[in-house]
Amino acid sequence: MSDISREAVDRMTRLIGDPEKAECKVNRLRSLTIELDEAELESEAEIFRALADPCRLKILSLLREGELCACEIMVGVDRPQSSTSHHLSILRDAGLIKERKDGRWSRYRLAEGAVIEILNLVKILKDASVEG
Amino acid sequence: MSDISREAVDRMTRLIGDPEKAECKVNRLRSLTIELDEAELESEAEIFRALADPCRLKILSLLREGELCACEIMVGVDRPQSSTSHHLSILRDAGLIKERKDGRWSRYRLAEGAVIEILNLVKILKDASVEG
DNA sequence: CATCTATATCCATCTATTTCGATATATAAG
DNA sequence: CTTATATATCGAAATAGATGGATATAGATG
Repeated sequence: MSDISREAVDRMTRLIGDPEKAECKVNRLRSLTIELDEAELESEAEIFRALADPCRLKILSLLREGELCACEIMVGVDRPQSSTSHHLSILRDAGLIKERKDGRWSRYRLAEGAVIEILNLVKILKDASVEG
Repeated sequence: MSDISREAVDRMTRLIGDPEKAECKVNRLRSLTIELDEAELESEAEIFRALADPCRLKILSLLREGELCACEIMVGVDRPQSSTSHHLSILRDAGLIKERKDGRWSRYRLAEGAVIEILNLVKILKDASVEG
């Protein structure tokens, strides 16, 4: 049992009163997160990390137009070539965009699936939290 | 006109041939991102940054149970108090959770709206990209 | 007012990420 | 084989983020 766990039971006992119920509550709270797969959480976090950059959001927005090559994207986002390439690799590794090699060009497009829906939902969430 | 812009027109000219059409294409690509509001992109990125951490994803998962105080959340995620508090403030500032002061307790709950839907969509996206 | 306790903030350290020039790789073409 | 060009990768500096112990704040209670 970790130090935090020991402290946890103390805290819960103070909060609830009955030490037995307290330990029960600690166990219930713990079980909620212990069920979660760490690797799965990490790969979900990776997707959000990929989305957590204004330049990469710009790239995704550009790709709503359809497939573009790296060089066109570089123009669209107005960044140096190496930066653009780096951002593209992060989006690709996270599974948000797909790459297709075509001669000396790398052509990128949005991954099938939920990418656009996520972007739309975040817009909704943001607007709601600005109002509230 | 920035260095990148100048280089951009050169690149597009090589890509397309006709310099006039090239400049036109550069302008069209640029217009797609210039329309985007930098501040808006930044606040969307902030939401994604807040989601981009396994511990914070755990917290959101815990809060699907309903309102919890900081001390219960600390137990659930098994982290020191200062870390937990820090993560909570990031989620709060991003508008993903709401805080309610109740005596010496701070009680947190999921913000109304799209939080859960976003988490669900990311799960779908992740599963799709694992298959593909 | 003194004490207890839940939470927030401070601070220093560590680690991860961004940035972009320079360089490498790879494809096309002469 | 040489040159040109699209893209990726490297490397080093700058910035941002996480972590957790120590301390401050603030409400509750005696």
